[in-house]
Amino acid sequence: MTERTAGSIRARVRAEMLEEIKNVARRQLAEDGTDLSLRAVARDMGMVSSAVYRYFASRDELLTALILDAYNALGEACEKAGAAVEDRSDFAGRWLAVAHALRDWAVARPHEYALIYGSPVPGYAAPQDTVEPSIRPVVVLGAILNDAHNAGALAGVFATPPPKALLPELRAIKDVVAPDVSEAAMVRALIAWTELFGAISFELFGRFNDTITDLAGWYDHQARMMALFLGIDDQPAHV
Amino acid sequence: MTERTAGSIRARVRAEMLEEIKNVARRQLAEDGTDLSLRAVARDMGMVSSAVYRYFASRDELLTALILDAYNALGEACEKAGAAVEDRSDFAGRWLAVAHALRDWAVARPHEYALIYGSPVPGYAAPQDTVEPSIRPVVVLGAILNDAHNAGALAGVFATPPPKALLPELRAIKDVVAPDVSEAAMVRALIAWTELFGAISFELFGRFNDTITDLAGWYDHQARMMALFLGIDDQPAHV
DNA sequence: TCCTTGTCAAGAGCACTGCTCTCGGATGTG
DNA sequence: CACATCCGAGAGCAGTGCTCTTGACAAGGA
Repeated sequence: MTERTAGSIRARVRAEMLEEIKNVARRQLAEDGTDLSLRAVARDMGMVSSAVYRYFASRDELLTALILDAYNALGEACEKAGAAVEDRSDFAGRWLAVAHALRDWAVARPHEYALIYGSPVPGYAAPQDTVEPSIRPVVVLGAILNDAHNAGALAGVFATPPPKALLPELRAIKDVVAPDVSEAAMVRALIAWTELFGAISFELFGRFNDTITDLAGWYDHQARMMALFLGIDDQPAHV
Repeated sequence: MTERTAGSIRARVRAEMLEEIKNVARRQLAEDGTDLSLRAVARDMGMVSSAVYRYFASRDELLTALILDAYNALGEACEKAGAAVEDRSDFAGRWLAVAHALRDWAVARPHEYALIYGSPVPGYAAPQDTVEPSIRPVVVLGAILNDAHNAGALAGVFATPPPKALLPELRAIKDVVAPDVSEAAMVRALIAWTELFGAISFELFGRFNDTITDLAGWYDHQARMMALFLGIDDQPAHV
C-alpha cells in the first residue's frame, strides 16, 4: 500500500506539472500572440528548457495535448449548451444554443480555435486520438437533427437526393450522428456545420476587413438561416 | 535614354530576382511542408541569407508578397473560369464554374491557400494592400448573382429579411458586389461563399478523417446545394 | 541503517532560425 | 576615369528545438 501511495503522490505531482505547463503554454499562446515556444514556457515557470522535456517529449507532444484539450473543451461547451435547453422539442432553440456555444467558445479562445481549426502546423500530424473528441460538436448537432426528424419537425426543403457515389459514406456518417434521418438531411446538416465553421473562421482570422462590425449579429443571422436551410421549424419568435 | 535603359536593366534584373526568390519560397513551402525559412531559400539559390535581405526587408515582407500573389492568382482563376462560360444566362453553370475554380486552385496549391485562408501567422498583420485582391472571388460571384437577379432568374427562396442592424453594412457590401439584388439575397450569397470556403478548408486542413473520400464529388454537391440555396435556377441537366 | 533505483532540474552544446552590420567587389553613370 | 550605387559574403547576436551529461533528491528494499 505504501509504495502505491508513494507512486500516487509522484503521479499526482506529475499530473499537476503537466497541467501547469499546459496552462502556461495556453496563456502565452493567447497573450504573446506568438508561436508556442518550449523555452519561453520553461522560462515563465522558472525552469530550464530541458526540464520541460521530462514532461513532454517534444514540442509537438505538448501541442497535441493542447489540441486534445481544446477539442474536448469545445465539445463539452457544445454539449452543455445543447443540454441546457429545457424544451427538448424546441429544435431551433437547441440548434441556436449549440451554434452560439460554438462561436462563444471560439471567440473567447481564438488561439485555441486556430489550433484545432486553423491551417495545420507544418511538420505536425494529428494523432488518431484527436478524431473522437473532434466530432463531439457534430454529434450534438446530429442529435438535434435526429430528434427533430423523429418528432416530424424536419421540413422537407431542399431534399435534393445526393449523388449515388456519396450515399455509402453519407450513410456511415449518418449512422454515427443521426441514424434516423435521410441522406439528404444529413447533407444539409454537414453543409450547415461547414457554414458555421466557415463563419467563425472568417471572423477570427480577420477576413472581414471592417466590412461587418456587428459580428455577433451576423453570426446569429447565419445560424438562423442555416436552421431554415436544415428545415428545422423555428417555433419561437423570430428576432 | 541611356540612363533609363540602364536603370531598366537593373530594375529588370532586380524584378527577376524578386520573382525567383518568391518561386523558390513557394516551392519549399509546397515540398518541404515546413515553415518559410529565409535561410533555406537563400541556400537553395546558392546565396547567403543576408543577400536575400537586399530584396525583402524581412521574412514578413516576403510572406506578404506571397500572400498578395496568392490572392491575385486565386482571383484571376475565378475570373477566368467565370468568363469562360459561353452561355451568360446559364447562371447555375457560371456559379459552378467559379466554385470549382476556387477548389481546383486551392487543391493544387494547398500551402498557398493556407497562407491566405488559414490561421493568421502569429506576429503577422496583413497590410491594407491585400484587401482589394482578396475580394476578387467574391466580386465574381456577386456579378453572377446580380446578373441572375436582373434576368429574373433569382428565385425568392429563403427571402428572410435580415435584422435591421445589419442592413447598412449589407448594403455597403452589396453596392460593391451586386448592387441590384436585395439585402436578403446578399445574405444568401455571403453564406454560400462562407460555406464554400469552409468546405475547402475542411478538406485541405484534413478535418475529414477518412469519413469522406470522394472529396471532389462532395464539394460539387455542396456547390449545387448552395446554388439552390441562393435561388439560382439550374436550367442545365442535373448530374 | 545503508544502498540501490527512479526521477528530476540544471547546464553545456549542436544545429537551426531571423536579422544586423561591415567589408569588398562589381556595375552602371557622370 | 572617377563616382555612386548596388549587391553578395561573412561574422555575429539572440533566439529556437532538442540531446546529453551531471548532480541532487526521495522512495523502497536488504
